[in-house]
Parts: sequence; C-alpha cells; structure tokens
Amino acid sequence: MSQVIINNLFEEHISTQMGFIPFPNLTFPSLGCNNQSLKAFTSIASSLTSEISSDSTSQTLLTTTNPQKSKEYLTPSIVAAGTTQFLSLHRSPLNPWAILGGVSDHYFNNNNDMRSGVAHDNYHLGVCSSMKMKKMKGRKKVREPRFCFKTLSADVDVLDDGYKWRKYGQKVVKNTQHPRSYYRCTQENCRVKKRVERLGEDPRMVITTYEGRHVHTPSNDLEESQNQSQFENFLW
DNA sequence: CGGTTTTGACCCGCGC
DNA sequence: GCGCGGGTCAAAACCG
Repeated sequence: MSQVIINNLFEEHISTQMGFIPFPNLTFPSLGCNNQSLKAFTSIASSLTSEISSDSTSQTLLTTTNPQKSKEYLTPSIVAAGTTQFLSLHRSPLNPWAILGGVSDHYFNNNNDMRSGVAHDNYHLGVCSSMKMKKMKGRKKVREPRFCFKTLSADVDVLDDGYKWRKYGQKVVKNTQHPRSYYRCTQENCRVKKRVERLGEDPRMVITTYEGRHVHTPSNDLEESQNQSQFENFLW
C-alpha cells in the first residue's frame, strides 16, 4: 500500500492548460468543476492508476470535502485498506452533474441550504482506484489498473472523457434493477475498457469504472490536439 | 453503407 | 462436478 502521488509536472500542465489545479497536493482547496475539468479529470484517472500500478492494493477516493460525510460513501474494503484520501472539487453552476442530478443538497446534507440559495463546496464526484493481484492457475496475474468514480446525474450515464467508446455488452447485475454497460476504446490496439452502472440504492449515482491504459491520447477533441504533445507524457 | 448498439449465447472463475 | 454470476462475443438490428 502506498499513497497516491500526483506528478507535479502533470499538475502543472493541467493547471496551465486547463486553468485549474486538479489535485492540489491532495488537500482541500476548492477548484472549479466544469466540463473541461471533468474531462481532464478522467485523464487524471489514468495517471492515478499508473502511479499505483506497483501496488497490490491501493485505493483512493475523491469525494465530498467533508471527510465525515465522505465516510458514508466509502465501501468497507476502502475503509479497511486505510489508504483513503480525500480530495475535492468545488461545486459550481458549471458542474453539469451536480445540476442535472439536482440532488447534491439532499445527498450530502439534510438541510435546505441549497434551496435557500446558499452555496456549498462539498458536493460532487467520488473517485476510487484499485489494483488487485489475481491468482490464475497457480500463477499470479496482474489485473489491469482500474479506476472508478461516482457522479451524481439523473440522466447522464456516459461522460465525455475525450476518448471514443464502443459498447460491447450490457448485463443485469444481481440485486440491482439497473443494467451495467460495457464499453471498449475504439482506438485500434487500445484495450481499455470501461463499465457504467447506476447504484441500485440510489439511481442518481453513476459509477464509471476504467480498466487498462490507453496507448494514445484522447482523439475526439480538436481544441486539445494542439497541446497533445505536451500531454503525451501524462496520458495513455 | 459503415459504425454502433442490442441481446442472447457462450465462457470462465469461484464457491459449495 | 455443478451451478451461479459476471464478463465477452457476435449476429442482427439500428442509425446517421
């Protein structure tokens, strides 16, 4: 187990290119959360998994700024692992998931502050990443790096993360009324997969899981293409 | 017409 | 060994 370390250069580049600091030393300073930052966010996901790729078990959670509240949304395994770290994203009117869901006030607080127009900074996304060693036929097999995060959204399932995906399956998982969708990166030779599902206990919560490493940069974003060379060191 | 989604079948690991 | 459940395949349907 180890701490997740965010590459300073990566942070600097994201900060320069996107105009915000995604993970300011894993502490709680506020930051904007809009479409752009969310896109960068999912790229960071890949970086996170690469950082922890040597671990047999490592998990990180990005969630509310209030650690007490956050704990309610941690799985027992994450809590037990003891590697949880709290990061934050500022809730803002530009955060489409917070708005579309329209549930942040209820979800993280049981008061009426949101309805009365008082701004909060402790709503938004949750992130966890994990690696597991899997035994196969006597030998140890390393599972592809995985990264998952939760978003609050009433009607957006698949986030635009800058990559192109093709759906290859859908499955009803036990004890949930919502199907899980399976996607694969359409880039040739890139075996990255992602799963998208809604939480049974709260269908407003969407869980996106990435598995594997991209062997290329995001392809469907023209405005980013001019900066790709600078990102190549950090994106898969 | 080519790429994507749908959907039932198939595969495989795991627990009993 | 068997059944269950999750993940993947692939043919058909769909769509721009």
